[in-house]
Amino acid sequence: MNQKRKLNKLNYYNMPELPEVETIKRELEKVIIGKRVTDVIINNAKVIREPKKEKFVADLKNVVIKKMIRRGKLLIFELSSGKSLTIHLKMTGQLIYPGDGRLSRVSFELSDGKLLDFNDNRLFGELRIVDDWQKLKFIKELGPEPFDIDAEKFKEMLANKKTKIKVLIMDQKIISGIGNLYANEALFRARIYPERLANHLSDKEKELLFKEIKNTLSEAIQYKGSSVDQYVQVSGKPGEYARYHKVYDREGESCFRCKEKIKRISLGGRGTYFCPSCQK
DNA sequence: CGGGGCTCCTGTGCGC
DNA sequence: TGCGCACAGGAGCCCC
Repeated sequence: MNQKRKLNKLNYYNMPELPEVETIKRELEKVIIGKRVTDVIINNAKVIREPKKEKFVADLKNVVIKKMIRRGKLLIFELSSGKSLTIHLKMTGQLIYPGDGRLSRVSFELSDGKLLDFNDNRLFGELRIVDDWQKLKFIKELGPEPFDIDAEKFKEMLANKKTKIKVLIMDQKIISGIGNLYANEALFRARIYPERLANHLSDKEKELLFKEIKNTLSEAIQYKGSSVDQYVQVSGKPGEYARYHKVYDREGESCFRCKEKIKRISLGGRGTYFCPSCQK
């Protein structure tokens, strides 16, 4: 059943997490920094969270994109006006350059005459223009990036948490950038069962998990992300990392380590994949 | 503090 | 063949 579903899939599925957003940032900054926004075409204003669409357009017209920054899964475009455009891709957001505007919710026309398309078929994405992105609630509450802390700090963060470990590492307020896919993969690699309570992990397990989170994320960045759902690179090409997934979306298939069948449970409403034999 | 459930939304894959 | 419906899921929010 799962096999069949995969075979029938014609498009690429999955939500952008840290590696996907980082890939988009690296590619996009090579081609849009220093360019001016000449026009903004809004095909669906739902994705514009602030300010109102007329002001959104006015705030962007004729400003230059100075710098791109990523914080967790959030992309930030610093503008010559001093304001910033922030984009959260959520589930199905895509940034395509050069775009053709056909599927876009919002297209930005740049001074080179080309379009930067924001596509998002589920309309969960969020575009904002803010005076100071550092004052955004999402940013202020965001936990540190896995690459910005050491194992000691990670252990400390888990110490008093009675939350299930998978739910905890997906909590952006605790640690930023990890979503469902990489949480599943990192736990498999660390051989930790996703429902274990964070404060019950041994120091060794915490250290291993921290290491595997960073390994998984950096490998995924190397391969330009995972295209299981709608994530694609800026060029429209899928990322290459999905072929290295060990558990995600592999329910009923054999574990690469022990041949046991991969199981799927639901944790916090999210599909959770693990090997019942290797993950304790 | 922790957990569960709902909301936003639409393509999809299923059952009938 | 086609209709209708459940499902997926990041993050915010509400309630127990």
